[in-house]
Amino acid sequence: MMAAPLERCSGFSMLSPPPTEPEEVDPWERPCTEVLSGVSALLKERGLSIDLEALRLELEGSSGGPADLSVPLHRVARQGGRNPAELAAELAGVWPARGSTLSASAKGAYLNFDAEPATLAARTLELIGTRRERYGFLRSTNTSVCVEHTSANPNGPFHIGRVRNAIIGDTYARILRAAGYRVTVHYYVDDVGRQAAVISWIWSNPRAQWPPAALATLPPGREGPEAGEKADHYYGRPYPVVSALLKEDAALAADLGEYARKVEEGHAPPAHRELSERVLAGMLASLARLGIQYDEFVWESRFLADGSVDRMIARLKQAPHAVQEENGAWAIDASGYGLPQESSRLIFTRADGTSLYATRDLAYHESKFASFPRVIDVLGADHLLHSKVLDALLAEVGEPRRPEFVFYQYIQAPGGSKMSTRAGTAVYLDDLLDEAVERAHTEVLARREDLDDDAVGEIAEAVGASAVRYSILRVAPDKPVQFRWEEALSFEGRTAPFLLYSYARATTLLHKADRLDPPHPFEAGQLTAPEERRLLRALSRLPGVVRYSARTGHVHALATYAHELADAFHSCYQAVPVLRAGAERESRIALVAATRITLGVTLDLLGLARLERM
RNA sequence: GGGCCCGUAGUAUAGCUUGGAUAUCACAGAGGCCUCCGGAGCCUCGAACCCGGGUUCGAAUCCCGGCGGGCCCGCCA
Repeated sequence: MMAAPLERCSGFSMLSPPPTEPEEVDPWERPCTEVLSGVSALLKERGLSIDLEALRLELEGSSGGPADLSVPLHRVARQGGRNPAELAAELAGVWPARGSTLSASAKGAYLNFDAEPATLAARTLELIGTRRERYGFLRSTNTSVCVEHTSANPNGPFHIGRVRNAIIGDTYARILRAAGYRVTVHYYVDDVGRQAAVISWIWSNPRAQWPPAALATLPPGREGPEAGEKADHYYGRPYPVVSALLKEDAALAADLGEYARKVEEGHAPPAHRELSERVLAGMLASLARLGIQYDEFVWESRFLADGSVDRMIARLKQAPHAVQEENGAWAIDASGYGLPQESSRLIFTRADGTSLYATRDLAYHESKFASFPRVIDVLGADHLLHSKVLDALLAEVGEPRRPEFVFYQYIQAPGGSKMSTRAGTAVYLDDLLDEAVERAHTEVLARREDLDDDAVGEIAEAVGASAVRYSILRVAPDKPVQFRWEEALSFEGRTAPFLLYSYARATTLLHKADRLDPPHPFEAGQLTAPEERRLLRALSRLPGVVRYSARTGHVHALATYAHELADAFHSCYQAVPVLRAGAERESRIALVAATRITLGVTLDLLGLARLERM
């Protein structure tokens, strides 16, 4: 259900690289161009034609196979009445050796191409040496994109079900930047409407008037948060109980409705915004531990204050399918938009004339389109219908553009049930982080007796936070997952600490060689061990993975890649001596230095820590 | 009831958008590696595409129908 973002990122541009930025960004760019033009020419000579775009995608995706690049010939051969295997053999036989950096071979119906080991090594290490911290970054697209993510209501602390949004969104923003976009990250702060009013409404009432059940959520005899207690936790305490009571108690609900109406009309007491900000600050502090930050906080009330919601309502009333209900509410008859029957009437003003979430969100999106050609929203699966409603409303007001959506499924509580504060099944981000950092602390102490407390604490924080982030990132967003403590807190295998360890290992090795800063002299022909070749191939793939990840929104592809890279490094490290090597020493140091850069960039893109030691 | 998403070894996961070679990786299990630059590591082995149809030379991948799980169907957000 991932809506494929439009394909506007820079592809290989194999046939005509953009003249503005001629520099090479991907070691596979030229080999792919060579195969693409060479194979299509050979086929043409034989009266056969191949879909170049399909072949391009085939080549980009073929890096995981047994050959560096491979072209399946089943279809072309059949269409030309040829035997695929014979055709493959024939083409491999005539593949121009002169000037080609690739050797061709036939395996069944596949025409395979392999880079000479020395060529691959030279190309990859030289490119990494040139690009340095920009390796993995693609050419600029000169396109601005707005990524909205998290946007959780400021009504209590994050549980890990909600934080999947922030982690995916933040990572996608990083990847899009690497893919050449100018990215602005928005957090839409919902300070209008009934849900948003609950917290400030209850806290604005004297405690003596609180419903007993709400009062019971507070620690007795305390007037405010204790030292060390975060505002989101303290002020969020009554929220679940109060929101439940509102569903049962009509008088309470009416009271809140009146309060919410004042908020919408701009007459909110100062405490309303103040409380929202305090709770939000608590939430953001937790996200900051995960390395998540925002360029802009867009408060929903802004669109009421500046009149854009009113203007939007006026436009909607003029829309082709606008209708007024008997009680005065206005709606769009959206029967033609393919929405489920029940929701085909989209209310955009209540009977009392106040706006709804969808209406305000529409105004927000129009403001985004005024500044950004591309708009991306990261949304939970529960917002799928809302995204369709938004699309329909945009169409109704004549807006031709649409946001792109990245959806993710919720994380379920350990038992498999829904993560719910009220049911007590929620796992809080802060608790998870604290637990992870504590575990990391123990691990560091067990390994490093030489470090002082500050260093140990710093490393533990980085390891713990990275572990949490990666445990969520590594799974495809559209998979529903069940939270498991053992997995989130695991430090070996497919985890962040494994990645951080690789980076630290490479770093200390280079320190010992006194060669931390590349480029290093190397002779590509010396890097021929199978493990070295595997590592080189892994290194060479980063730009392609960034491109794929940016194009599809599959941020977990980068997480998978990171593990493959680290894995290749560990194998190589184990198999091939570096410092003790003879003639190959400098070349191997260059390989390790390139690995350190590539791993470092990958860790940055995933929002994981780079540790020099751990 | 209707719509959407997910279903891959004991557990967890990649591959699905673009059909193609022996289906990825980890944990757990069995066995091995400290003469070696960091053992949070490395090497070896066993084990999987929910079921049934269809399209195709070829289906984990596309289509249809089941089954199981999740989400949604509000003048909430």
